[in-house]
Amino acid sequence: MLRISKMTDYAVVLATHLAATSGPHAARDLALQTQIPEPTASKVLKKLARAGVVISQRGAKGGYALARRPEQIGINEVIEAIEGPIAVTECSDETTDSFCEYETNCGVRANWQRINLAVHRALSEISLADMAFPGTAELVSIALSGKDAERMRGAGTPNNDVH
Amino acid sequence: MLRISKMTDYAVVLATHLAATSGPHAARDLALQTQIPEPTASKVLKKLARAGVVISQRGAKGGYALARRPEQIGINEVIEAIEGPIAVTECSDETTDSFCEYETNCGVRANWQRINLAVHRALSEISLADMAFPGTAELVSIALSGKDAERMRGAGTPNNDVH
DNA sequence: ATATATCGGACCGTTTCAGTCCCATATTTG
DNA sequence: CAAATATGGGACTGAAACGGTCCGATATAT
Repeated sequence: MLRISKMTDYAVVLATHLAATSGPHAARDLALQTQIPEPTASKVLKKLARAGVVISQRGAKGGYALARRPEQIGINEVIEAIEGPIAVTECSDETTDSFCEYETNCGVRANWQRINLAVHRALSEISLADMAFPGTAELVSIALSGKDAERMRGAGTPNNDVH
Repeated sequence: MLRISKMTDYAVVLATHLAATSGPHAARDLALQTQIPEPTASKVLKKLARAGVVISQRGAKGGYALARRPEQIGINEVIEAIEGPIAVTECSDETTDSFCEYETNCGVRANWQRINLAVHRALSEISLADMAFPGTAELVSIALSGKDAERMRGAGTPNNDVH
């Protein structure tokens, strides 16, 4: 079930990259830095912009930047920006209330909702700051709120212990 | 992302129905009772059997029954029986370690794993008994644990968790 | 005015999904 | 033994979604 589409993976990578570097970036730069094909990266960034995860600046010297601070953006926002609202079974689609005469089926449906809630919560508890700087989220993200983000990226995260 | 396929939905409905009724059921009966097209239901049941969620009896008077008691089967088993092991990004595929030169990408990957763990745990904490009898899981499932379900599970062995 | 860069959607090849069908195999029954 | 029943394992197909590309329109800085 938990099949992460490529597009969603790209979105997370791009958003994480934005969180790690700060400042406006053109789609082309981001594509190069993340090794994602340029048109595809552009498409993903558009969706992120429309969902309010990033803000965009058109025209010369334009580009993308995070809409909020990294620690205030949950991964669920990034994921839902690409895949749309978390969809369950099509029984939860209100338009077709066709064959819910069997109470077992609708008991099932109620539990699907519970499952989704749990998943949604798990995702929203992981911020872009966690993704960009695992382990030292607060410290680093505060540190790079200024201009020296690029040196930060070049030096790498000092102590990223993945578990 | 959390896109539940129709097949998986069927699997949950069928498994829940088995949990609610007990005893062996032919695929055709289950299909009728759950309003699922018969060939499709059969296909789903086969997968559930191969995954060890249900046990099957071939030949005349054959059919399907749960492999274990409803409260001992997690929803994650049913889901994974249909959709295969929980897949993340294809970066976790070991065969192609292509472009993980950028540490941000692999930081992302490590976090995907964390997300999946959370989801997996949330799913495994919901049993088929919860699905079949929400609120009164223990009582009811104990009440129907006897009967002809034992016959299918193997007449002589009193407490087999075979799969 | 011109260069830059996003916005919006069209387009297309490939893959996956949902569903059906067939034959082999196993088991019960007469 | 033979016939009837019911699952096992795939093959097959039409429809939909996915991944990726491209183009014209629009907005902005120089």
